[in-house]
Amino acid sequence: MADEPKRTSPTIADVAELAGVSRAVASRALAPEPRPVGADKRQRVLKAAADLGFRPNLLAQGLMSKSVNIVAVIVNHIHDLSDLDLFDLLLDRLQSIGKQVVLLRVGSVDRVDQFLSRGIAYHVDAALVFSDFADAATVRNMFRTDRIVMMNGRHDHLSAAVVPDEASGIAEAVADAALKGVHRAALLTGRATSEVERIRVAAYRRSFAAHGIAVTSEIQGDYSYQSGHAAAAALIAGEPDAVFCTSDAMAMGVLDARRADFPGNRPQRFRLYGFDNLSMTHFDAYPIASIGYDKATYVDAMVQLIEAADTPHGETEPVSIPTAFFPRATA
Amino acid sequence: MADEPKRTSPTIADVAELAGVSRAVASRALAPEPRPVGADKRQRVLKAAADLGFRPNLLAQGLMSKSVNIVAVIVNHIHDLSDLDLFDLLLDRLQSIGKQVVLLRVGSVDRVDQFLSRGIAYHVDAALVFSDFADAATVRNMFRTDRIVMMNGRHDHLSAAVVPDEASGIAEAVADAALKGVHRAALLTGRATSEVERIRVAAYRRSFAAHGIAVTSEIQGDYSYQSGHAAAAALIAGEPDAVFCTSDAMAMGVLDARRADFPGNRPQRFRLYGFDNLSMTHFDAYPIASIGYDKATYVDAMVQLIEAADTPHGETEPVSIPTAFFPRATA
DNA sequence: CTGTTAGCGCTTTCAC
DNA sequence: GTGAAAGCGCTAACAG
Repeated sequence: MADEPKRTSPTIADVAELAGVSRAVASRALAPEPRPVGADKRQRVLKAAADLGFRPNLLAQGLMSKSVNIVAVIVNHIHDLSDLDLFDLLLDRLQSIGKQVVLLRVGSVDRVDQFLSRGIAYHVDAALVFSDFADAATVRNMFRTDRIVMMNGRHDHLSAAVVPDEASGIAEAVADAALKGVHRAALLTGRATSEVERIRVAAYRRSFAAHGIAVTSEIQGDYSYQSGHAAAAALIAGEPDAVFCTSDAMAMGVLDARRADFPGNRPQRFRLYGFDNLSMTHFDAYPIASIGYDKATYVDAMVQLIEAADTPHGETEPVSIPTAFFPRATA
Repeated sequence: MADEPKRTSPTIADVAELAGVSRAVASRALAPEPRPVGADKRQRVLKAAADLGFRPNLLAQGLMSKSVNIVAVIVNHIHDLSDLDLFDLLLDRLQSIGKQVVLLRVGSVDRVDQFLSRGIAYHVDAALVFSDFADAATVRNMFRTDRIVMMNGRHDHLSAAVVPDEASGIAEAVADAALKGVHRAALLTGRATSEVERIRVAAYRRSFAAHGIAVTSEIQGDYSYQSGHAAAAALIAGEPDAVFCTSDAMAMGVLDARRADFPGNRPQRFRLYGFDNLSMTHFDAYPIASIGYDKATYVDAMVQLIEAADTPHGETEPVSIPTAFFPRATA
């Protein structure tokens, strides 16, 4: 692997010259889809390109086609445990369809515009929005593309969206609890600012009501282990038969704070239900019954929406991903 | 937030026309650094740009400047627990210096070239290499830029590099063990293919030798919880006084597999030392003594290298990040 | 099928 | 300080 001095890369003009054809022919021969070129010249061009180590300049290409091969993935942050299971998979899938990924960490809408103006992210082919910082209309104005896929629950009729059908999994979990004789439940929630969380909490309340389960207390955390740990005492103060948490990380915190109540990981004073179905619930220390969906299904839905040809406005129905209850020792 | 039909964006020519100046003047007025423009015209241009909602086309800009505001971050994958603590911070820092990040998930060198050719990643200003898929020379050939920062240990004299000085933290940990009377140790390692891991393991061996600690067994895992869990029995077969793992996740697996040996999280049959200083070692269930470095220091070093003006070849000394031992209950 | 010409949107000489 | 013109590397249009 010799380290040659990095000269300016050969252009298509160099290739054309070496092959003894015009730039247009070279361009056509090098195009991904077949274009009318004489077989002999095509070979000469291909060889010349290979010999020169020609790399098309995608900035120039993009200038014409108005499309770079990039999708933006917009997140609040990537430090939740549940993110690990998701983004690695997403990255893999996007790359496998030939897209490169610009990861944008966007907490608030302030300055985002200015930030985007300074980068090619503005020119992405599509944007996947996980961050709850903005609604679909705002996001559309931030990018040149209209191909927006919303995962934050703030979609509208113009934007594609993928939304886990959390209600079904939550119903299953609560039904499991009811079946086991749970009459009183405490609920630990996440940030109220998130639309997804709002819907999630509403689903719990509905399911509790459906089974005649009384809510002894509802406390707000922030999805983190620490917030679960801190809320544990208050949660069980009302002596619930079960504690439901809207994230596994919070459930882990609750479990640790009340380990004495789970001798041998069997619930004694109350049952514990998490959410996310983290891979860590397979760790011996945290056998937390959880609710989750198949990550591959979730990711595939997004990828499919990105690949889909532009759909006429109006026919964008949110794609729903089924969730299920995963029983484990704490339940 | 009205959803106007997305027309073709205004160009600098539109701005110039509206301001009643030439394109050249408009360009200069809009440049980030001050350029010679009459104060009055500058104001007119700025106003026109604002009125039109002008966004410079960064593809065109990049075509000229041969530089887009992007850095590539190349990883093997992002599903190790230790990745969470790192990449969120890295993303934040890079964005705060105005860079956008394209995240490349690259396991092997096969097809990478072809993949890069189809994306503007080839044109990045800098590349941060965490993945151990390639050495510095190979990476330099993959991108147009020479500004490569290697974190995978496979750097050479031409590439910048940031390397944790793991030996010092490892020495501290082993010294701690020796002080506590450890004479026999088992070692659980990661993939042998990684240069970083090779050096890490060598450091453990040296420290063991320095303290006269015998190695009862050395087993290879893959950094994962599962591999630690699986290796636990074999690790303690030789009745070591301590088990050292080159990742906290593996140590967590060992701990879970042998929880009976840690009543109340106090080591009984053997002490347990991890590596990475994961934030999860603050969870009650996994109070694992660990070795780690300050992530902010680590990330800042990379960012600084990216921002630094091109340094003449030859004076690229790897930046060393100090590591330290973090005692916890399992030790 | 092939070559010529004309741009994509921007910056940059280089005269004035 | 300002504008005309050239050109970054590529592809599309249009004659041949």
